[in-house]
Amino acid sequence: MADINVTAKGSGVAGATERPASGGAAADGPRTEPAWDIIELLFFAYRDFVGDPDEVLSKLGFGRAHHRVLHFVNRNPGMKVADLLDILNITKQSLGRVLKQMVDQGYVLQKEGAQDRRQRLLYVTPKGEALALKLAGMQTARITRAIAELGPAAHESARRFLTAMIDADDREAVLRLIARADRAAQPRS
Amino acid sequence: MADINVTAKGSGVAGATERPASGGAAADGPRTEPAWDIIELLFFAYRDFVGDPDEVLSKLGFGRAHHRVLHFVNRNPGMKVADLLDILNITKQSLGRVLKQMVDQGYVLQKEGAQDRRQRLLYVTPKGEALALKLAGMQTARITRAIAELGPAAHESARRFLTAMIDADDREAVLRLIARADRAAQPRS
DNA sequence: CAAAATATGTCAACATGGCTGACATAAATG
DNA sequence: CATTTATGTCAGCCATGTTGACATATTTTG
Repeated sequence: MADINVTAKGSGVAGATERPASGGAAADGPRTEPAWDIIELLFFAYRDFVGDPDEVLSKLGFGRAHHRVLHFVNRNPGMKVADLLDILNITKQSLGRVLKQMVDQGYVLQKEGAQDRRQRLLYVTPKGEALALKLAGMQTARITRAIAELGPAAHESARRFLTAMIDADDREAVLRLIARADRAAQPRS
Repeated sequence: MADINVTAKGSGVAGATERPASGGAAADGPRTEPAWDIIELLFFAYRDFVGDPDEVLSKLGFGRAHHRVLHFVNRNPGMKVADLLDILNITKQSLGRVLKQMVDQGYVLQKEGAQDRRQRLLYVTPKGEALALKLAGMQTARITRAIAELGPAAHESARRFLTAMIDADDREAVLRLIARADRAAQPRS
């Protein structure tokens, strides 16, 4: 995707690759030297990570927003609209637009809650599940390839790194979400 | 950021957490079982990773697009507009809008190329550098905190994982970009 | 040199997916 | 019964992506 080939006029002076923390006092500015490598790698890795699904989705007239909805509904069948809003962190109006399209086109369906009939519990249809799995498959292929290159320990270390990058407050909830979804989803065959 | 607390009606049946690769034949569908954990952790980690800068930027009337421009110009002073377009992978019209604002507001400046006078080489102003470093500082704080939790080896393993997640074609170019920028940028004090 | 290619900018129109504010409805809850 | 809750919806705004067409200056090439 695109040739990256910058011709910046580097002051060829080189040398100071190791610049271990500035000598400044304690204030609110940046304390340590920026972790440019991780910052940029994360940018490019994420760009490619979502790039594969994006292509497929755009052929269906969908965008990344649809992907997120489909993903989480597939992973958490029967979830409430409010739950989805919390996860995606968008307004109900934004969600509504996207959700309506996916319902209309038969990827997602809504069932009235049994206990609380105000709720519209969300489920993917078989068609929706197929798409969700296709997209997840593309991302998994990338992940699997990466881990294969690095050795099996890479999975665990990636998992831990990514977890540690999440806001401490949310971390627990995210892990619970993942664990619960693992249990709940796909009562297959 | 938001309470995540899904009340999906999991078929409490649990058990099959280890579902090692589907038994299907060889087709074009998803081969291995989706790596749900990494997929979702990456989603949440990236969300928080860009969240801190987003807050600061929005107070300045800027968005994520401005951040990307500022970041790469700061890291690659003197880069050509075309280079930036290649990295960001957007159209010149999209870039133009954002770039114009940053130039007008004194974060970025453009100089005519010395050899090729058609080029408008991009530089951050001191004001631009300050903002770039502030944003990078926030992201670095998160990264540093994460790595501190995991031990020093985490930096290298994160770097390798993220690199492996990048499209193989681009990987070399990205690494070169990072390495060159490390050399070129900030001829400080 | 004249013609073509290149680097950049710009105008206009459009799509997506965020946002706010206001309001509607149905159901649960005190 | 009054209130709160869960959800939906209308209307409009903003940011940031897109395409297509075209302009301008400069370099490169036949």
